[in-house]
Amino acid sequence: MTERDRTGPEADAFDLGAVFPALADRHRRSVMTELAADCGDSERGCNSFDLPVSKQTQTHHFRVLREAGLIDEIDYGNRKGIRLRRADVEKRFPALLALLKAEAAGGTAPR
Amino acid sequence: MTERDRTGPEADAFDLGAVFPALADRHRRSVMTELAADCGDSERGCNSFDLPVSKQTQTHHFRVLREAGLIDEIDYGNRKGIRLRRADVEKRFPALLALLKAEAAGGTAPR
DNA sequence: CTTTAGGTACGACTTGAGTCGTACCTGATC
DNA sequence: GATCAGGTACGACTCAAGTCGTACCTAAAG
Repeated sequence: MTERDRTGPEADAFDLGAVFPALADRHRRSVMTELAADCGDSERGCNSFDLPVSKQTQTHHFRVLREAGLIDEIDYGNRKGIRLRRADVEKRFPALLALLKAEAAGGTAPR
Repeated sequence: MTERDRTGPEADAFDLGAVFPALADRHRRSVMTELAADCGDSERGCNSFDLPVSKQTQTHHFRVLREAGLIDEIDYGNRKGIRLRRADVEKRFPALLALLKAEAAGGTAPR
């Protein structure tokens, strides 16, 4: 169960009860917006998102995103990689990523 | 501004920063799921949703949905009608309603 | 006019989520 | 081995959000 926890739930186990709360937070949504905009599923470092919170809080946010099934966290021990689960997300919620990209483009003033 | 407040924001003023938190709540999402499933934009009564909360709380939830631009509240004085803003929502978030319908169909166990 | 049902306004309570401080772990570098 | 940077675990704090109690408003029915 340890390895599976690191990679999040299966694609068919996605639950809107987890996805919507995950995307309700401003910081997590900004992470997903960035990931959605990067068309290559390139792996990114945790601190490449420039979140204005402490690293403990970042750990918390990335965990929420992982448990919602939106990202994978690749553990290198003293380093961590973040990768969008684009295929799974697109399969389950076809327009979700487009939605997030629209936010970045539309520029609706962030509260 | 009074009448506009009753009918929610314009379609182009939709903000994901309001939509996602609105749908993060279990009760509000169940309301939206029911509305999405009803293909005719029929007006529904407030208590036709059978929410397990007091009427004060229902007032609160419907307000949040209205302020997010997802529904209209028609005020009859001592009675109130709820109507999904299907056209506006579809225009801005094409697959959002399909997403909610999927939750009802997929039957992902509600927490 | 009185009563009644549905809805709202305001305020208070309570739970949950976001946040950080401290301590500890891991792997790389010296 | 010692040091250091990145990440995690645990706990505590704080604030927002969901909830309800009381009081008041509105329109319809008697």
